[in-house]
Amino acid sequence: MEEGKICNKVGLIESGLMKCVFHKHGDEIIFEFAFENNFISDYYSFVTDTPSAKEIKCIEDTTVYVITKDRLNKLGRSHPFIEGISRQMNEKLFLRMHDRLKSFLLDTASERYMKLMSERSDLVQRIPQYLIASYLNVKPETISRIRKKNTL
Amino acid sequence: MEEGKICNKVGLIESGLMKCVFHKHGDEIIFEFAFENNFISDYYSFVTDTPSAKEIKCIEDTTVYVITKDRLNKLGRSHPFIEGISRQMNEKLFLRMHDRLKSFLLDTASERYMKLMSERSDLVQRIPQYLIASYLNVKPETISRIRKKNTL
DNA sequence: GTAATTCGTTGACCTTGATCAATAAAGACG
DNA sequence: CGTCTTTATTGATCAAGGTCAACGAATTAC
Repeated sequence: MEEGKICNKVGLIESGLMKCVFHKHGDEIIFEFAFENNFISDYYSFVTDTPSAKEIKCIEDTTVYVITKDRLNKLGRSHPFIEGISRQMNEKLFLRMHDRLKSFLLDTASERYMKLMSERSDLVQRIPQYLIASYLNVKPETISRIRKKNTL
Repeated sequence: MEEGKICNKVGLIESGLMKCVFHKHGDEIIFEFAFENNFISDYYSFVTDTPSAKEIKCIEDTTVYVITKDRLNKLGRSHPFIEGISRQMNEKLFLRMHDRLKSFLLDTASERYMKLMSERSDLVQRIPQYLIASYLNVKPETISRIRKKNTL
């Protein structure tokens, strides 16, 4: 998935690890990670039919099953339960965005890192620190310093 | 709506202006504003059935129509179109959270203020500056300085 | 009309995290 | 094994925005 195109697909990751990023002055800012059994898409662009501000790339070798919006809509007509899934999906995404926003509103860099450590240790294990830094919207040096402080 | 209680209602504002806030060390951090024809709720608590981390208060004298979750569910059974509204609502809230998060990930305080000025001038007109500051997660002094720089 | 609040502005100084540069580990690969 | 490349750590310095305090303007209360 490239920046600037309207995202008209959703992927389901069978194996591997992907990232979805914004660009800011040429740096990547991580919007989200996704791995096995996660959906991956620029759902914002998908829903609004506007050009994507994000790019989606692999971090590890990855196998993804992709379905287009068209195909999904057709499926929806013959299998009405898909509407329900879609509602749940919207809800889940809302909750996720909300949590992340809340963390930016209320927590310091250090608190965000600590929470990520305890709540998503799977991610922190698997993903290099400089990507974690980007996800928390801080520089890798800052993560390094936070770690130092909290192991003294 | 008080912090700590599970939010099991949604309000529709007929007239007036409300705010929904987090608390951080005794200060209010504005999560959102809502006015005429807007829904107001701690939808996060509503959906997850967990105690609210927010408080909802009036900024102006306000008239609100309130419906409980129970009542809404019952209505949903007799009027299936409500399921559709609920999906749209989730979607809209996702998009809103996304935009706000994106702004925190990519923009400076000054850029966030400028965007708010151009995109939500209705709010900026109507709401005292110190509340706008809180919504943008900066101090009132900072808004004051941003304004100064941009009128010189 | 004057006092008392409340909100916005300004200045001096401080803190958090960014930037830049150097170095150290840790993997990848011949 | 040693070399090359990528990631992590550390130090020195800088900038954005926060904090604290003073002052003004505007609104409300009496």
